Amino acid sequence: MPNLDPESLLPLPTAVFHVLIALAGKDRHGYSIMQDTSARTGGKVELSPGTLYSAIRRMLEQGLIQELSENPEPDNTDERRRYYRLTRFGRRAAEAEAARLRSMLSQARATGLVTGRP
Amino acid sequence: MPNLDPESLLPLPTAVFHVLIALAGKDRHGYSIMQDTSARTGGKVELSPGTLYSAIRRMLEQGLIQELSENPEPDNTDERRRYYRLTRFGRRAAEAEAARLRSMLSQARATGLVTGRP
DNA sequence: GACAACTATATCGACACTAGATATAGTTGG
DNA sequence: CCAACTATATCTAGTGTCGATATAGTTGTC
Repeated sequence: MPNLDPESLLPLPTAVFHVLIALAGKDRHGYSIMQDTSARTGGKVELSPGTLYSAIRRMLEQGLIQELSENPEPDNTDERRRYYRLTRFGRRAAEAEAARLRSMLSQARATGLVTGRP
Repeated sequence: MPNLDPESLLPLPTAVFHVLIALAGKDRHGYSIMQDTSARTGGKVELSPGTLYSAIRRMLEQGLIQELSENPEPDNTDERRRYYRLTRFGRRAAEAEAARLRSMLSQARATGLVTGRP
């Protein structure tokens, strides 16, 4: 029952975009999303539990991600883990957000506010 | 008395980045910032008064912008207008935010979350 | 095998950001 | 004259983020 228009969710909260990036390559559980985000950003972005789990709850409600009913890593037996997967709608929302970010950068360059490549 | 480290202000709120873009080319008063933002984004971003004026207040406190003591457009006599100018610190903060946005886009591309150019 | 550190999820309160409504008042155009 | 527009400002409600706290299972090490 996801929202049909990704545009209506823009701008995506920073934490939400980081979760989408973390889930793009593979299905992950919450703690793995935290670790991946920290590693990917060289420690610059550390999602706190409050930020992460409230973002996950909202993203499930909005249909950006779904919770898996089965453990995709059967060799790991930690029953506490809850795995999440990106939905097609989540991917569309990420594309829309990326377009918005590109547009912001393009405008910042056009006015001479910032230098550098596209 | 501005904060010395622009990094500590990141991520900049969306409204703040739009105000910085609007002030990059020329000094403007609040209402002009609203109009410029609306025109630049093709009507996609409409800063509401609540958003704009609370952003301006914060940006003054943080030293991202300063209020001009003189009217830079002497041919216009509207005494209600209050003009603002980008500070060097504001420009540095914009550069830092732009770098952050580029990094987010780069990561989104690297994972295959989104397609398209840098 | 005791203990610390780490893994993992979850909730709470405080604070920050945004939108929309409301207020006030000067300016412009028909 | 009146409406629409210009211009700034405040308030409330809803959302997003952080840090603290809680709970509990797992791993490593001495």
